[in-house]
Amino acid sequence: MAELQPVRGTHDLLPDDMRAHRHVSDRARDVAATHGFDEVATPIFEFTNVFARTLGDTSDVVTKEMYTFEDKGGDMLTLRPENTAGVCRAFISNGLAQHAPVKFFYSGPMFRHERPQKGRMRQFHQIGVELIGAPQPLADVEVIACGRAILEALGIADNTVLELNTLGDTDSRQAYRAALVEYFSGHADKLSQESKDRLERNPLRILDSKDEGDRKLVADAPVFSDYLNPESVDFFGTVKEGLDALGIAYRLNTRLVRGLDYYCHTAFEFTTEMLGAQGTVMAGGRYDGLIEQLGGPSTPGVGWAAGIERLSMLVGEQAPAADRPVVVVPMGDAAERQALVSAKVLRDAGIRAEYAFSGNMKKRMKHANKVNAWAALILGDDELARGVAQLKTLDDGEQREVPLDDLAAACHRG
RNA sequence: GUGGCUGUAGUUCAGUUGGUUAGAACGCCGGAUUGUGAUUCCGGAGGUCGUGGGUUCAAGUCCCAUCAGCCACCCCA
Repeated sequence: MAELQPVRGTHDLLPDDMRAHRHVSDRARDVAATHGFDEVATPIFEFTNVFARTLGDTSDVVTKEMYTFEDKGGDMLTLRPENTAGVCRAFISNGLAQHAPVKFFYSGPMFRHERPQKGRMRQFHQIGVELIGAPQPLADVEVIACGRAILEALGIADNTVLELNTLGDTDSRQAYRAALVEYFSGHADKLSQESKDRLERNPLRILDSKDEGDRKLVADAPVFSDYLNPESVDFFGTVKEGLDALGIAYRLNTRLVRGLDYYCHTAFEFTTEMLGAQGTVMAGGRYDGLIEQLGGPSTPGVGWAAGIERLSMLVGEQAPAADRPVVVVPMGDAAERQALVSAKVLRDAGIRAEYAFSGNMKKRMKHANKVNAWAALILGDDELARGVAQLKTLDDGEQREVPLDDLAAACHRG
């Protein structure tokens, strides 16, 4: 294991990356707030059971992707692979049922032991929202609308498509699942090896297989809509009407399935063609059974999560650049002392200010240029004696005298 | 977990059929006389060629292993 190398699938966020991340999470937080979602933070690790009991023991996440370890007290802990389970655990732990419905926004790191590739890391970052305690289909609409508004605020909504499906309620899903298993079992010899495994673990997944032989079988497979009971059909209908009312376009995709067991009714994904194989940018759905499975009171929920790295890639160059500073350039001992004070005055006024304290004048100006300053504030003995400084704007090279006792006003850009 | 491609200065890359002191660009550092940057000119530093083995008189160039990156499958954000 090479030292001085980041752990596989992790990466450092240097200032440019960090700024892009902050841009995404800050905009998302603001937009979520306008939709009534308040930010929460839950621990990045939980007892392993929190995930094992909610994600389903056949899911890939639980069977092979969790970072699980035993702590010194002998407890089995897991670095969170996603945050819905953690937020629901917090909902139960804090007795929030009495405040339901609650609306939460979160942002933070997640961990999955997967093979890294484009848009997929072992430590990655997600933002997400959860609306817990609202059984109404309009809650689904609100959650989707919030997600869509965030994509719009980031300027990337046009690069994505909302795919929508319903998994029905428990009865519908189980009936359909049984029908699927019966159908595919009859053709098991023609299924790909992967789909044979899926037949055991998650038969709905076969519908989305990329294998050509599978696809032929899928073409004649039972259709979900035939198994949806009236309640489920009504629920989905209301969701679609809500989206229509908001002018949110969507594409129905009956093959859109969820790998995690707790989903029911609405399932949706905002996808893009611009990120290679990892096209899902924001994904979510309804999870009415989850909180009960965790041992809490039967409580419905709906939410989504989105990968900050993937969103950042879509945002690309549109992310804002760093603030350009004013660089204070003193020449002489007395000026250096004055420079400390002048920089503080600027900083107190909310202006980004730096010093150039080393080398001759030329070096200092060079430094100002290197840190992308928009102006240099030059302070020499002359100026000091007269209570002024030279403010040189670096883009046009123009220089003018400004009074030291009114620096902040003189150094505002514009 | 499976498969394909890749790994040479801080960065992006070049390195001919294996053959002497491994190159470029950009970046970095220094200089072109006095208190003015980014443009120009001159100079300099910086690489045990991912790592470990092997073949050979000789390996950055060939072979094996290992680590890492990229891409795809699986799955997902």
